[in-house]
Amino acid sequence: MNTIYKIKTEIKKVLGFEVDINYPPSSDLGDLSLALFAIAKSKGKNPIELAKEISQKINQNKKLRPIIQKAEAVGPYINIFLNYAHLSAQVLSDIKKNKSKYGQNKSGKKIGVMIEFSNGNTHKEVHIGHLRNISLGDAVTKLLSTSGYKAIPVSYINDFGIHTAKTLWHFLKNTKYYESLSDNKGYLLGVCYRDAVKAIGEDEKAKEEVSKTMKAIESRQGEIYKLWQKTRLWSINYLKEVYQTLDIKLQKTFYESEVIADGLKIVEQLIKKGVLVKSQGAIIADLELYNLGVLPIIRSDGTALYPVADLALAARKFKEYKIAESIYIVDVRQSLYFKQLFKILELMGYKQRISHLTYDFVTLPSGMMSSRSGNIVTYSDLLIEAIEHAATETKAKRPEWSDKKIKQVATDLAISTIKFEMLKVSSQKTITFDIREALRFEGYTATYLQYTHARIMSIIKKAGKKKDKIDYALLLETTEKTLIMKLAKYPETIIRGTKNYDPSEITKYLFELCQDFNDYYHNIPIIKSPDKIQVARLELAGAVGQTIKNGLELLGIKAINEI
RNA sequence: GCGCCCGUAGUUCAAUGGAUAGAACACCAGCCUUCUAAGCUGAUUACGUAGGUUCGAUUCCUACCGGGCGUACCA
Repeated sequence: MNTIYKIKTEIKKVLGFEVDINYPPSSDLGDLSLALFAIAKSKGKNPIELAKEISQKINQNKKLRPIIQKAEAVGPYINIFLNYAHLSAQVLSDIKKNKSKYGQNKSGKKIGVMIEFSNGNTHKEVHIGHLRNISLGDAVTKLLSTSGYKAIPVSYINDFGIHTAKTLWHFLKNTKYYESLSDNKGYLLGVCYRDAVKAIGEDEKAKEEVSKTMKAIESRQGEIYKLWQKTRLWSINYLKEVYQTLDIKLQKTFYESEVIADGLKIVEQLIKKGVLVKSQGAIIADLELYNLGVLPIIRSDGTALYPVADLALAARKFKEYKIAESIYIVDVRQSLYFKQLFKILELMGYKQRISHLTYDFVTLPSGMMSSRSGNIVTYSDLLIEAIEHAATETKAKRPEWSDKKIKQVATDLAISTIKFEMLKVSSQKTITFDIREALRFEGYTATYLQYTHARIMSIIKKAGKKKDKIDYALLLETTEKTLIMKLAKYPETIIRGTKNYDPSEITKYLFELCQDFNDYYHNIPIIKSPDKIQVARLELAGAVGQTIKNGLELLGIKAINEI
């Protein structure tokens, strides 16, 4: 149930015309507002006169009386004050009844949507750029699910590209060194890849050797292929570890090595159909006609390029899953590539909705990340630093806690922080990742939300169970009304976030909700208030706690009960 | 050259075409014998430039300036 939506619908029914009902810039002005410029124009009336007329109509309507206190004409605007006894009862009982389901809606009608994200590589490092992708993909999946879509999260791992040959070429030369580096074999392959890129540089002989290594892998037999198989599993297990730590669930992982053969068959068919052509020794898609330039598919030496696998992958998705929509979450630098790929899929006859959800990349204060220059912050390094930092802070604040408890809370805080930092910025913006800035624990951070949640849990625990009947009409303080209105807006925040595939709507909402609660907390006593009021206030606090928890869940963050 | 994205406070970011452009950080000054001070309260400072559309533009359009990215054998 969406209380605000219901109220807006009731008002519109009385008005008899369609109009956007918004919120006034300040709550002193009212709870809802209508701007009448457009309506007045279409009716040939003065908006100020019309505002007076309509506000009277609202005030005199008997049906609206239980939900609306009054409507006020202010210039060309109408400001509506809601009846809080009604609003509080509706919203708070809704939360109490639905708990973790509060805020959900069914607008998705169980439509199947596949979301591809976390397109990592084997034989390579996992860095903070991947973390933005993974956090975004997971949150978008959860947003779609909560809005009633059948969201299918999948990932596509490139285990068969030239990078695998680079890593293996270097690994073969320094096997003992790399095996001694760390117990984590997936991690050490990442280090090895970076070293390999540096070692190869512009060295022609090295490039030739890498090329030979690649051919050996592609032959799918012999010692190098066996090593590829073995090391591939190291990376895959490492990725599984990452997903487990970050609590990311994927329904399916596709691998390039498993689709490439099908891709080559598709390419052959497309050449026959004339969709792909030979040019300068290579096979290309000439998309100049659509203003999309040229996309190379097969190199002039006959080896496959990335689109070959992507074509086969798309075909498999549509064949094996019942989906109406397929979303690729890949950074903005590949926009043109995806436009080209989607055009080819369209020419192949696919009618499903296919879209590329872009986000800007993550850079460092020292500049763009690159394996070549070694300017890179890896997942493992960041996580270790984040946990250490969180543990130090927690230990300072809670000296009486056991090491085990500190470790647990620090890990949860570290992961919350990393995800939240990646999600709170609009996806169109580059994130300049400053590790000290990101690991901050004050202000607009995950820790602020977690702290507020833990504070609420602590109050509820301390208060104990109450038997009195709840009277929502006792919540009369201004700060209480602000909180109730905020809670009421949660369902439409989800709808907006889903529509725009934008988790930052949720981060922003949760931060504001917590600010409102902390303001309340500092001004109004909960446990020390008279019995009947205390019951209502505890109910309100509980509802805020539940909503924070639900919102964090959408962001892929586990709410912490005690920090 | 062409295409896409971004230019808002010292910094990092907000603002479905609507009322007084909001936060956070940093800085300074306060608030714990009282529900978790990882919190709260208070003060300073901003829409890149020039036009256009509109009753109304930070938001839409055009040009320019500044930054980033992409643009046939990387992914």
